[in-house]
Amino acid sequence: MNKRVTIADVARTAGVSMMTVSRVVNDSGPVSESTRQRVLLAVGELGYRPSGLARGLATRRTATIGLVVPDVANPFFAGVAKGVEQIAYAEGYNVFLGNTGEDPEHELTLLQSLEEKRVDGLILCSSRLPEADLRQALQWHGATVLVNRQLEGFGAVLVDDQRGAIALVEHLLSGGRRRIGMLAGPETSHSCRLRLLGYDSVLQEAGMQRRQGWMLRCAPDVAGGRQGAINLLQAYPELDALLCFNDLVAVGALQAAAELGRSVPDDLAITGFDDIPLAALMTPPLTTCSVPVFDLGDQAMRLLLEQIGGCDEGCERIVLAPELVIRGSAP
Amino acid sequence: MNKRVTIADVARTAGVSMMTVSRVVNDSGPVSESTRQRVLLAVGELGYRPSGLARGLATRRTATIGLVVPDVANPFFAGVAKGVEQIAYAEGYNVFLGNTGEDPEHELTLLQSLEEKRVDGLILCSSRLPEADLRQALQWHGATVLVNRQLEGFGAVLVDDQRGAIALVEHLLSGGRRRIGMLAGPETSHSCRLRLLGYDSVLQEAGMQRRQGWMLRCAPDVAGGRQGAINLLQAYPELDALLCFNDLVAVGALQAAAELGRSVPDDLAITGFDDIPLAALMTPPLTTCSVPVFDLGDQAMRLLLEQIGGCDEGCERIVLAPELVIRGSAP
DNA sequence: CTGAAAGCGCTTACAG
DNA sequence: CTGAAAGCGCTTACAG
Repeated sequence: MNKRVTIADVARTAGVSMMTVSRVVNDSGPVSESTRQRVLLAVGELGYRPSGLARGLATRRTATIGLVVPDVANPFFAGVAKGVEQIAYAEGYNVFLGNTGEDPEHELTLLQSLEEKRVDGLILCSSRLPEADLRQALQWHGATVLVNRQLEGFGAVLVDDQRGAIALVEHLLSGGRRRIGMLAGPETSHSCRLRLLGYDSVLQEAGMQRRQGWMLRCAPDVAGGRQGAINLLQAYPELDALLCFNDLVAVGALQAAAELGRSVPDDLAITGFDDIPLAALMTPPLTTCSVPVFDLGDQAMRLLLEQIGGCDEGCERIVLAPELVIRGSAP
Repeated sequence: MNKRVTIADVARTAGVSMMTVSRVVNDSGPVSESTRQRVLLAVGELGYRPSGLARGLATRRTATIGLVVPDVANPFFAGVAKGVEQIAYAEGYNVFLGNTGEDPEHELTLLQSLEEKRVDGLILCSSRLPEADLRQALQWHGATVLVNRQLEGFGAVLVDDQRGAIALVEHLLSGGRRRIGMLAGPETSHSCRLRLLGYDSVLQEAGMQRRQGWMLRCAPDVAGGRQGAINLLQAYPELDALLCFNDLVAVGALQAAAELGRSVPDDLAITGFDDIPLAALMTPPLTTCSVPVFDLGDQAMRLLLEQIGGCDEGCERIVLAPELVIRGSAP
């Protein structure tokens, strides 16, 4: 590989100063048309490509943001990533993707490495960090938008998880279900806490005791859901409905139900959360709560851009309302 | 936001030179234990975090790679991304994710911006660029690994697409299907070209003419597959099997079949490609070709690391064999 | 409209 | 074991 061509090379062959080259490349400051042409010619000839590193060092802006998610293989986060990337691209930003694999330590390390890369902003989805750790990690960063998690002082794009869970449970009750179990997600999940709250509140309001063992946690993916459902249903065969943490878990529960010979929805109702594309395609299709994933990413990126731009409104909280979607798994 | 602490600040408070701070931070070169402790203390006290920009400028290595895919929302690419990210993380690299949305221009711009960011390496998945453009874009970059596409002189991790398609079509023939249509992907897809080749070769060998209209292209996602299948099946109701470009398209075809009142597999067999998690969960479950997506990403990243490390073997081609997975949609 | 100087925050040789 | 100087490739004030 040849030596890289630098701004000095361009300046030399165009017979101008580096300053002038910089001016035409960035379109900053006035340059006479003839000079501009000469510089542009040299740029093309040499195949000059400015170094983002050097530029970033000088300007303190890198045109780079970080996006951290627990699991890209979950269509929910893939959707968010797609939304973020699209706006980022349109605005000239590159995005670092970090996948924590649900591991808080991994998350922490990622946050630190992104800060060392001097990202202009950070979008952190469904952080699994305890509040103290989260706060500390975020203080390294400048502009930050949280998704699916709130923390005082930080901009966030949220889904009203509690309301979603309430709608789901009320729907199950109105369908005559009385023994509703819950396959919850990780304890570290903020969304999960809120959904549990919703679940409990409806049961309490209906004057129904929540039986101790009816709530079980599992890994928030299909395999976790399947295993969780098997355990829960074997221990409590009397359950007539399963409120699942998300659609992936619900899909696993659907599998488990089939394996255990429980018929859905007659014998057992199952609900998910998120309404990932997969949800509508199951047999039976999943009753769930629809969350506009693409918008989540889109809005998060816009909010972040406002913050980066120095706008104070960048710290607002945007709450998207989830929408009950009734399908065959819990009609 | 306070002024950032720099290596000079650390040096000052520790009472040593910047050089010494650099030595302990990077664990390069000898430093006396007592000095090391003093520096470490200052680092902790000030919360010093070295600038990757400055370091990158000086060392010409950024510990950063680029990953470019057509669509992260496709579980296939999400799986690849997960594989890449995992190895990258373990090796101390951050990864830029670029989503082209199947748009070649977007892809080109992305490739250029990644080069400006001075990534140490690039993993390009299923490039939709014509060979000439691709070559030119890649010459900007150093280490490069292609996934799902080959180009002389470049390392690649591939799936034997042709063989996969052959296995699928032979399976359909052995199941008694004689009028096999194909829902192909974008013309820009290298994989698609190879799968088409496989499809044609089997038909030819079986002495069957491939009817002109039986091949139709569609967007490589669920919506595209649904629409494509509707168009194809309405024009050629005599088709008794549909070889789909990938699982997403096959899922769309499954929907279309239901809408058109065609029963799968009795009246119409449908096959996919990739074996994304979704495939096994459909009703009927999808017959498809299994591609180890996570391994694709994993291997690509390992190959890239070899190249970055200067190993000449980094240019080898790894070909993964797809595996026929027979399920209900084409038993 | 154009340029010379200093600086962004590190590391690479070179000395000692 | 430790440090002073120069350089990585840009841009930001300041002059002219």
